[in-house]
Amino acid sequence: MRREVTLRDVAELAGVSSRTVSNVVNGYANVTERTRERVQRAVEELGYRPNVLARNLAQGRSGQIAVVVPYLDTPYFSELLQSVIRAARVSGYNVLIDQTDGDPEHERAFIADGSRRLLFDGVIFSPLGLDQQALTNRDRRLPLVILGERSSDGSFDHVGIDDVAASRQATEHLIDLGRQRIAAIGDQPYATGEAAQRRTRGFREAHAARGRTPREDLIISTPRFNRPDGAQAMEHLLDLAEPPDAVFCYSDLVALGAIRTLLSRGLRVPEDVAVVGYDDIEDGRFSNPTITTISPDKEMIATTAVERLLLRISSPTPPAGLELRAPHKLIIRESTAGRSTPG
Amino acid sequence: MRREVTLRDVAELAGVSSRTVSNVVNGYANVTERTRERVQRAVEELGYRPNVLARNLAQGRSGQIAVVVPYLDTPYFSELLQSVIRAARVSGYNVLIDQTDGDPEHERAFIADGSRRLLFDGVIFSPLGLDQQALTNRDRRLPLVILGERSSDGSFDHVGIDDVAASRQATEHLIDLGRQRIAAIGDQPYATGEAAQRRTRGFREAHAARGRTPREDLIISTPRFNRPDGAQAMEHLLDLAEPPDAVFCYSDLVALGAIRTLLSRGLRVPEDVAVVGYDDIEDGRFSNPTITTISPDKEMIATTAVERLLLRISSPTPPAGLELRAPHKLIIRESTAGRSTPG
DNA sequence: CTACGCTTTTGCAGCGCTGCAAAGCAAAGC
DNA sequence: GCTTTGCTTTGCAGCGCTGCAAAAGCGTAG
Repeated sequence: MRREVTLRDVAELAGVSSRTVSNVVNGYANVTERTRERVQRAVEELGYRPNVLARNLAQGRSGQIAVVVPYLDTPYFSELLQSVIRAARVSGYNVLIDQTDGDPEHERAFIADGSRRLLFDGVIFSPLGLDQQALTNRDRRLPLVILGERSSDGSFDHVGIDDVAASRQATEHLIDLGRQRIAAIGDQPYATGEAAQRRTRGFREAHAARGRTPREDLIISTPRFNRPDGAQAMEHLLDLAEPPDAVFCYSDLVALGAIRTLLSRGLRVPEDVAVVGYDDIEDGRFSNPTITTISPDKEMIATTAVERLLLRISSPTPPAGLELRAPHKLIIRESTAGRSTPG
Repeated sequence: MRREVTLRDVAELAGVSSRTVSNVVNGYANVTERTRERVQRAVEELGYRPNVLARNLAQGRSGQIAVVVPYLDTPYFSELLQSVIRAARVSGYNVLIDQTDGDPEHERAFIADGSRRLLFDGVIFSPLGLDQQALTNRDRRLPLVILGERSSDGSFDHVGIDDVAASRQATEHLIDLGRQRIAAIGDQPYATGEAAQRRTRGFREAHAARGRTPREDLIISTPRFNRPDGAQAMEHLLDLAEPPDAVFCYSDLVALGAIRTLLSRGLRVPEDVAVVGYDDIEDGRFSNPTITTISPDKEMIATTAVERLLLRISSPTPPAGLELRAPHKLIIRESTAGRSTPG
């Protein structure tokens, strides 16, 4: 395998200094048209390609940002990621993706271990079970933007929707439909379940706002927010003496799992049990029935996150950590409203 | 911001040469226990972290591999990616993900533009609309493994399932169910639609094998393999004078879209129309009805691809390009078999 | 006591690029 | 004609690490 073509090779052929070649290649100003052309020709003749590694080292930056998510195959994250990649690309950044499998240890390692720090100029992090302390003790030199449920300690930005309000809205929708026994699937009453707990809080607030008391036995915990979790939780609920007539699910996947159980038990959605989901993933727009859901503005979350991160990267003094709220809305579909055009 | 701690700083504090520190940090053999300890202490005291960029440059490798897929939010790809990331991580590789949006131009650029070459040691590429020529003209120095439908020209490996056989199997299943008018959704009768065309070939072969002739007007082309494509194609099929009583969909997403249309038109699946999908994504296991599908062994595809890529990376002389077939199977679910436990 | 062989440590060069500051040069001003 | 000004180009050092080969240390054999 022949040696790589370097700047110096090009410089020699073009009869200029290697620094000038660098200037041309990087499109710096103040290069004569004549010189530029000559260099260009040499570049093409030799098939020169800049060595990104060397450039990174010399510049002390990598032109990459990392996005860390728990699971890639969770539609919410993959949809979000897609938007992040697009937004980053516009600014000339590559995106390195890391999947933590929701393992708090892995998450902590990623934040704490600065050795990979130089591989990317900043990180967009969507933690699942990360404790606040790990965030606070991290290497502050790495620009960070957090997605999801977490409040900023001032050293990073946080982008998310108002989960409590959104959950309250979803629950109120069920109450206003006249449902009497409303269940919630997805609580996680332990340290790393902050996200879930906010949704439970909204669920409770909705009941309080309508002068109701939630039935505690209808609040079901699940280890994750996946289809099987929803399916299993629903099984449990249907086995109760007084099963629910409505369910607020903490993700659309949970809702899809729950609906699957309901239908296979011969129940009708929404006639027998109304279902609300969360995330507005594409599945929910094509499922049978389609799913009423909380729709966070993913596009805005992604672009805001990238924008703030790039600001942090380019800023010599770290900007104050901001709490950024993206908008959300309740989208009503068949799983609560029924089929509009009855087949 | 203070200067980074370097190997030399550690060396000075520990009273050894920087090369020795490097040896310790990298766990090289032949370091006295005494020396190792002294260095370790200095490392900890200064909070030294190796500079990955510098290491990469010195070693001429990056320890990263890239995976290029058309869409991240397509479950098939995100499920596959997840397996690839896991497999790569086991071997100490990071995964850089790039999304082409299925844009042939973007795909070509990725392959042709060697400038990013050094950012990663190899590429696993799942092309959509890439012509064979771009593959052949590429920079051969970059180790490459292709996923999906493509045949190797000997300069890279190709991992995929036997699409023709799988499609034939899916279609034969529908024929054997006694269906008379079997449609196919997802053909792409143009240069970049190789993948789709193999499925169409299998579809035809199945008919031939059973002494049937496929109805040409029931073979529907779609621009992509998404839910909306399936929904729309199904609309079209149902508007025909003689609509189909079975559909072979070229992806599970297409199947989900098609089923959505069927149900909202008041038709029953599978009683009125049986549906087979392709990919075995999780959605299809929880949808209503669940989807009969071709299940490629994604885990094996991922681990094989990573394994072959790492072999290419570490091999001084490029190994011959292999055609690697992963197994697949037909999984029969409700969309053709009906509900086993009628609700 | 010297020689030898083995393990451990070192010094140096250099990966390929860019930052910096100085040098070169042409046009403009006195 | 000589200096000033402003644009181009250059040379050099160095980013922080590792490969290489030589040097040093050390125990054992002759």
